[in-house]
Amino acid sequence: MTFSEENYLKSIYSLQKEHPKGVSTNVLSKYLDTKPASATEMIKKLDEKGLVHYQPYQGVVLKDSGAVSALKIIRKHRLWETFLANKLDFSWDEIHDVAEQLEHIKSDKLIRELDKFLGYPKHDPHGDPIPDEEGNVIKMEKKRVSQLNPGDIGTCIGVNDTSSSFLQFLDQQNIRLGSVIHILSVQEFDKSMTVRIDDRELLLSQIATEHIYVRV
Amino acid sequence: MTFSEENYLKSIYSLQKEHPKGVSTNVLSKYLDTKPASATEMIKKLDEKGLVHYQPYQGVVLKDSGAVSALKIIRKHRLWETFLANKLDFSWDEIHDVAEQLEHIKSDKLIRELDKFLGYPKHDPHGDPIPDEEGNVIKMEKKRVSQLNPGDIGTCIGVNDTSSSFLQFLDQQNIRLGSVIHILSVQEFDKSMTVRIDDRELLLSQIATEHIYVRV
DNA sequence: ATTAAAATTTAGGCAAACCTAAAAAATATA
DNA sequence: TATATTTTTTAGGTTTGCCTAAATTTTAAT
Repeated sequence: MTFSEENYLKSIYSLQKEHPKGVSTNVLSKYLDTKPASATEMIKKLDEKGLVHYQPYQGVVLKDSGAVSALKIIRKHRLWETFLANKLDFSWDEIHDVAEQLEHIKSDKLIRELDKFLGYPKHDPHGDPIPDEEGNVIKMEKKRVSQLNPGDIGTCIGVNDTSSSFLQFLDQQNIRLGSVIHILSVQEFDKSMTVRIDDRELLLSQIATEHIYVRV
Repeated sequence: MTFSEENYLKSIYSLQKEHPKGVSTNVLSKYLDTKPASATEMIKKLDEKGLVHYQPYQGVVLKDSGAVSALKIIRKHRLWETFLANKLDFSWDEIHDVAEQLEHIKSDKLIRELDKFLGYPKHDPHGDPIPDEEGNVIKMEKKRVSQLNPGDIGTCIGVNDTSSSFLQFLDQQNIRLGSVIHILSVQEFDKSMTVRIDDRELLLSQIATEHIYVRV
């Protein structure tokens, strides 16, 4: 499988959550920063290989084999992110781009050994679950900070927005995986929240509270 | 720089030791398992980019800028090999192919951090020196086992043949980096040698003794 | 010094993955 | 419902890196 095929499968997998009845050429090409015509071409190829189901003008849906392939790539991506963050001194916002390259390395043994070396982690540094070798994903009950009420306590398990500006903000504020967040109050007019993290009080905008996931 | 360009530069660098006045199209294409026509094409491109000096029918020589590029790739390759052998459970004969892929990952920070994580190693698992960030290589005085005489003692610092069959042989015989080799005797008729390694006596063929490097 | 053999280059093609522009289909609007 | 807009597909190009076959140059052998 080529790099490009892998990227398309992975993207379709991610976009399916938002587009369950079919990922359109437009959405897919925008996500991958290519043109619709290129997406059509690749989708046809993946369909011929039996990895996706494609009907002209109706978007694309992963078949089981395609989902398994996508999950293998996602597994690799998340294991590498874990390596970069836990073993090397990479910050949250730096790991994605490098993992994007590393996920395409072809070696089953490498991934098994990396998994072992990292201590069989269940989640990557963003809190997303790491699929096992068969492609099974453990779903976690997670809430956005914005869904909590004053008095509630949550443990940070991930984020929704992987833009480097947001991840840098989290780094600056010392908000990381495992950070315990106490909700102190909510502003009625703009839904911003005052929270306590590590004995520091800070104000989070509504946008921020919607992008931080916690286990309650 | 593309994967292919990187592979050509690295190959030219390696082959220059044996072909100091120019690496021929034939030698290069054989080494890379492509056809001479393909090599000519790539050499021309590298020449246009100012990385090599090429004169039709006269072979190719690296320019300084090309050598620096090649050494950067070799540095990455050897650091990854060290990672695979020292941190993950890869054996000598398994590391090359995976490192061949990993060496093309583009991230300066990754290589700096990896180097730090590995404790700034000076040599890779085959005993080859790891170039520093500027491309400087520490040369070691090394001899082939075949150049030693009965009574001599050498410490294994590397090998010449990276075929997996040979590396597997070394693994089976428990010959590894740092192994101390005592030369006991040499057979006149076939140049095979009886040696002692870790209190075990064994016979090495001439081919084997020519492919094992030692520091004396 | 010729001629034969080997190495190298040139010329013309192919597949992958992208592109633009035009045609066709689906959706939205009047 | 008819038309306008948007989305999607098709058709035809481009670049990279590979190929084969033919032409050229170099090297080796008579």
